[in-house]
Amino acid sequence: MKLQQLKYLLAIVDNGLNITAAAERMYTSQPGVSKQLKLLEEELGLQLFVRKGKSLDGITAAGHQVIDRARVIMRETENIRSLAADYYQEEEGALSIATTHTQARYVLPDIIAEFRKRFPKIGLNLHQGTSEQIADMITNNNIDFAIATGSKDLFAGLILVPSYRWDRAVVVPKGHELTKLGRKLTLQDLARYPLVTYVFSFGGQSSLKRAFENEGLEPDVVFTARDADVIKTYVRMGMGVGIVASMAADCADQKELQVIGAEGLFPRSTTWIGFRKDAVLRRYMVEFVKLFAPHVTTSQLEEIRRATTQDEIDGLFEQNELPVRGACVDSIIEAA
Amino acid sequence: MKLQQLKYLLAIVDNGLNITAAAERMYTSQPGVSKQLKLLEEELGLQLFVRKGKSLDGITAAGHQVIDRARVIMRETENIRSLAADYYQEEEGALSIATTHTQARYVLPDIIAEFRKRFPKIGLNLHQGTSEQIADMITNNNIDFAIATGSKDLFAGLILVPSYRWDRAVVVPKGHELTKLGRKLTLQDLARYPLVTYVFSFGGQSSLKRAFENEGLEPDVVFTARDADVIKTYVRMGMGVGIVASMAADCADQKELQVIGAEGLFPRSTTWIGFRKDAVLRRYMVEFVKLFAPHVTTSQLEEIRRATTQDEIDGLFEQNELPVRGACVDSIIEAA
DNA sequence: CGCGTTTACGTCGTTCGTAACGATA
DNA sequence: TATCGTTACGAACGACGTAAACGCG
Repeated sequence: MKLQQLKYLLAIVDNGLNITAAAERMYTSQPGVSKQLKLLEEELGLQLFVRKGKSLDGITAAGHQVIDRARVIMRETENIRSLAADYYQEEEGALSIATTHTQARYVLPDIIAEFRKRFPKIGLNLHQGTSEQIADMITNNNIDFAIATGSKDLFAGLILVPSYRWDRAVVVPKGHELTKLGRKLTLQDLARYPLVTYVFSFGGQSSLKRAFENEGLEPDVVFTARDADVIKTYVRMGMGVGIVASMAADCADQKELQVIGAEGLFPRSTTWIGFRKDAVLRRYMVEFVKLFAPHVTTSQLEEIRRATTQDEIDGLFEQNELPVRGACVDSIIEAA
Repeated sequence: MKLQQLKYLLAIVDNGLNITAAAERMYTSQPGVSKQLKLLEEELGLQLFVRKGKSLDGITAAGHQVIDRARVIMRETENIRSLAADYYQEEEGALSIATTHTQARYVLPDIIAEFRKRFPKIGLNLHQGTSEQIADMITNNNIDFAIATGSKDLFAGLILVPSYRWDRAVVVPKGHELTKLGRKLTLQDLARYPLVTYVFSFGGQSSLKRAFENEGLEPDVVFTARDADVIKTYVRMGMGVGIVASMAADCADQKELQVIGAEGLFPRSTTWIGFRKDAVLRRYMVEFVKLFAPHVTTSQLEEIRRATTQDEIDGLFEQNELPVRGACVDSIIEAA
């Protein structure tokens, strides 16, 4: 058994059981990959793939087990290389982050700008997706960090560092009736208008629906989208009242939109940054965590890494110690 | 990075940083090992060992980290080989067990006899040691199962399957005063005699001392040994009253010794069989667990493997469902 | 006939073992 | 001088790439 054979095996799996594609991805010849797979199967004495003629048509039960183990092995070799690199190439490397649109568009820009200033030679890869896709990416691809909100159960096996909390904000076209209430917004107010908000697959988002239900209200959601930019576009078109994460309520929107704070109407959400428990964090990665969650101290991070359960980690942070990110303050219409 | 380089690296570590010894253990030439180590260090760009002249004199901080990762990798390659072997060589393989003297001498013989009957081609390796040594063996050497009593904290990272419970038995020379009590034995009775028992490092053994203390008694322990055979030998010599695990009270001892049951005097101990959470269990290994802990069903074993915490596993077994192993019944002097 | 895999074969790099050398106590 | 590690070198092996054949849709 050779590391390369395992690497090729995973490449084949990750390229839809297409050996040719796998070979290209590995920058090598197709017969080479084919042969190594054959050698591996011969050495182990079992078929890893189901053949259909000459093509690979599926993965055998044994194959799945071997593949899982091979992934662990390749991850550990990566870890060894990482920690080696950390000893002599402090400033070089790459950082791959998987996250949702809201983070990528509204939260990360400032943080990444600062990060680039400190580590100009580190390559950055930003991957976007739903919570499910993010969970998939961090287990199968080489992603260093996942950043998401709620849905902790999707990310078992990761260490999740609670980073900040946020409320929803209500976005309306300039001069909308709701801006003239003269009192604090209520759910009843919102229920009277057609609503535009996130699709529910998004993390703790069903908590929005539940908030209405708790008051016996049936919200009239006319449109859902995955990201706040789309939502705001439709709000501008007068399609309805938008409910977005408050970070997405940008000062730049002020020309056409107005933002009404919605603190207290919906439960506060907590966004965390997560990484694999068995991953080696290079120094610049630790720095990134600290940029994203500045309230975390070095000693806390060490405690976190020693922790065995997620509850233990959450226990390290008083909920109300976490910073709260708000909307662009200029644009908020406060309660009377 | 090659698997062989990592294998050699571990061999060097496991042979006291002696490359020559490592090479012999690997059935290869010494220069080969030396060279592969050098290549590995060059590729990683760091020193894994502290040199003193040409000799290896210690492990660097980076080295420790690499070694830990390398162990994971080698374990996973073993796992792949194991599960491959399980698919085509059901009947061949080896089983390594690390356990204490009591298990090896009094409990395992019957089980191993039965196991050999079913799997005559499986090689058996029985390793003996203290709890600490067993914990060490199962993390560093290639041990499949640990069998021990109490001391669960030493074995974090293992899955421990509670297997049976047992009480202590009191062993005295034939005709000893204690055999003529005509009533149930008490701790007060025992405290009046010099005692011979296990050294306290042995698992939950300090519970013995505590049992006396709870009644305000100071036991007069004149002699401690690691195994019951030694203890019984000294009891035969008249050195004192022996307290041993009831399994160790053998019918064969009846010529010179008498056994007095001591149920209720000391807390019951639970013996478990443990294996690495990340290990692949070959079919014969699963059968071994079932022989050792017959109350465990196949579906329970699957649940156990899915469990994430030891408490979860313990919850699967009602304490009083576990079988209790007793002394040789013929030899027990019951209470009047 | 195109797509994808396997077979065949020549080349090149790597590993391994032997032998000689170097350093250390 | 015995022990342990490194260097040197030739032989064997293994991986890789090109070219060609095969099987399938």
